[in-house]
Amino acid sequence: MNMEAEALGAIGDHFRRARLAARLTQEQVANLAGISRPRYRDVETGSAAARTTTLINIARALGLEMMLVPQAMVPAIEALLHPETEDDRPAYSPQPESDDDSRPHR
Amino acid sequence: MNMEAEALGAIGDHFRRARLAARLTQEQVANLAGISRPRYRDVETGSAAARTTTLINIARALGLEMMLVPQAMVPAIEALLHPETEDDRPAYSPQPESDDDSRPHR
DNA sequence: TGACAATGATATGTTTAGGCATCATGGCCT
DNA sequence: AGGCCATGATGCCTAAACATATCATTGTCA
Repeated sequence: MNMEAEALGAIGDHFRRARLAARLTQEQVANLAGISRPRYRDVETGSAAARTTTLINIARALGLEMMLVPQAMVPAIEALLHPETEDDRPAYSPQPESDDDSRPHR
Repeated sequence: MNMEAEALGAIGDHFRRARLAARLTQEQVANLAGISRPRYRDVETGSAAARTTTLINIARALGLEMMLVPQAMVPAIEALLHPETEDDRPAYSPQPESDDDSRPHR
């Protein structure tokens, strides 16, 4: 349950870097995303888990897009995003995730 | 404000396809993601906007990963994901998004 | 035919994202 | 010094994401 906080913090950091790179204030991004400044601040500091629609709106305000991709494709996409850097986790990147569970699988 | 509903529906469809491909029931995915079945159903049908943490948990339960990527990179990533299919929107894919606004940009 | 599994759907209650208003702090001006 | 701007951080309130329980529908299989 605490690994979720890490994910939120990573996303917040990502947003913050994108915002500063775009030279926007928290208030401007909040307005673009249709939320209040205090709320956007909570998202950026990782102290709140925004709704999916809000996440998408913030991302787009910052020139980003939210995507769902197969875990196996993540490394290839990472390589595409930052060409010659070797290891550079995108923050909210996946844990190995030991996915064992009850699967009757029919 | 209604374009958000489309995005949610697209995400829900994406989840549903991934779930069926993995031969999992709604209840199994819900358990893996740590939410109730009725809630997962709402997400899958696009009638509810899950929180960011929940979105990540569901995605991982289905072998997917949530990523935030520059909008300019989306086409390249799409091409990477489905090699020779030509048009196949990932559902929540971006609107052209006329991003004009007040930017004092100092 | 009945039993079971999966999904759709509804109702009630709790938790939290979200808005709005407000104040404090720190930096940068002229 | 004072004033402005961006950010951090409260408080109270509403809306919506959650849980839990329950019932109906559909399909499959013995």
